[in-house]
Amino acid sequence: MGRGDGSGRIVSAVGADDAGAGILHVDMDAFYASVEVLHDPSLRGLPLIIGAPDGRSVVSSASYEARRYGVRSAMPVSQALRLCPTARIVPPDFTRYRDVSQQVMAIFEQVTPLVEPLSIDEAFLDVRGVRRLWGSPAEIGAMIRVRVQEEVGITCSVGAAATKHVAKMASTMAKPDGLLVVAEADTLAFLADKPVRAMWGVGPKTAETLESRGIRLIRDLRTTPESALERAVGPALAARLSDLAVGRDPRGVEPSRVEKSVGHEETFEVDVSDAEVLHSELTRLADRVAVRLRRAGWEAGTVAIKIRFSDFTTLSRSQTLPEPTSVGQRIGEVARGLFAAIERRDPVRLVGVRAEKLRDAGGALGLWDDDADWRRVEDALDSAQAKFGTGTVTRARHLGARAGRGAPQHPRAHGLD
DNA sequence: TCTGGGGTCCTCGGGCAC
DNA sequence: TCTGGTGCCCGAGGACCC
Repeated sequence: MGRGDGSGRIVSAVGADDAGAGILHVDMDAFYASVEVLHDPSLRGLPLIIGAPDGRSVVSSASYEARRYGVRSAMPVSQALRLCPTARIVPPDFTRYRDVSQQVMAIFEQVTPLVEPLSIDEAFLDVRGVRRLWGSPAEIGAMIRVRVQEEVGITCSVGAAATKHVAKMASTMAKPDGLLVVAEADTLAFLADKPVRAMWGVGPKTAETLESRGIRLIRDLRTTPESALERAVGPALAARLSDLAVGRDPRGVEPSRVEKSVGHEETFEVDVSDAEVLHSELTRLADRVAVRLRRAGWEAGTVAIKIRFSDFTTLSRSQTLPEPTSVGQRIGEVARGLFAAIERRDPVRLVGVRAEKLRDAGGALGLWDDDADWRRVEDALDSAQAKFGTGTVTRARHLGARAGRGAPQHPRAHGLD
């Protein structure tokens, strides 16, 4: 696989066999770090860590210069700094990342209407129908890399294959700034000697389970009896892995995907035991969720909360509502009720509120409701701060200040959500 | 060493209806 | 009326992705 430090770059020749490789996976290289360099060219060539400089934050992205020191995404920032003490810490600016993401996605949509964004920095493209317009998949992949570089100013890596799974693996191997084409006829050979943990959907736990049974390479999956695989990872995952191992992946590129839930969660800078502080935080998160629901024209059928205690054990509780709602007060009421029913009273590290089972409420509501909700967010912060001082309840303000925005503003003012 | 935030999907167990 | 089997829904938790 492509090595995390960027030293494993691959670029397939333009004339490479690309028969049947009609699905492209395009992935931006070290996206957040690249966008920060675009914004401030003096950062070019420096080891960069994108993440909040607080004690409890983790690395959101790192430049390849930082990755050479062993810095990786999701690593605590404190640990990353020990590995690379000279790294520059840059707080993330999601508004900026969204803007650049839109420019890149616009290029993809000029190439083919069949674009499935997978996250802010990657997408699948089905290019089988645009061959006459733009050429073979390898040519289209090469063209996209040039256009993204010239028109946006960052680099990306492209995998081209017959299925989404293989295209995704190919782009990962090609990184950074590479292109890897796997012709349909080469799929089985391509997969055979790759480790199971390189598969999309196999994380550390599943990999450990498989490896403990001697299943280390994808070819090992092909010779493992289905019943043994089922016992190890359950029937659904067993069936999927068996298919993927022989290059079968029926998933098509789906341009329109519907969100199934929206939520917010926040980790306190210091663990909190005070029930009133926790209640005001649940209220604030519920209001943020409600604002998003109404702006999208949705109602929630279920409200869920997530509580993480100081020892990192995590509980979730949820409740289906008699009537779907997008009202912050109602969501907050349910969230606080769910929290009250939890008996454990250890210090809390994180709280979260999520709206699930979304349904269309018949159009987004107007400015008045958003403003009323946001005023309630402000009021809750003010009253909590008056009561408890400038502790954890002011975290929203810290976040705003860290991102260079000062005190909290109306969501629309800085593109929040 | 000490673990973010926003999501999706799957499994498992309990309750309930038939 | 009671019991067991089956299927479905719901809630909780885990794994995974970026």
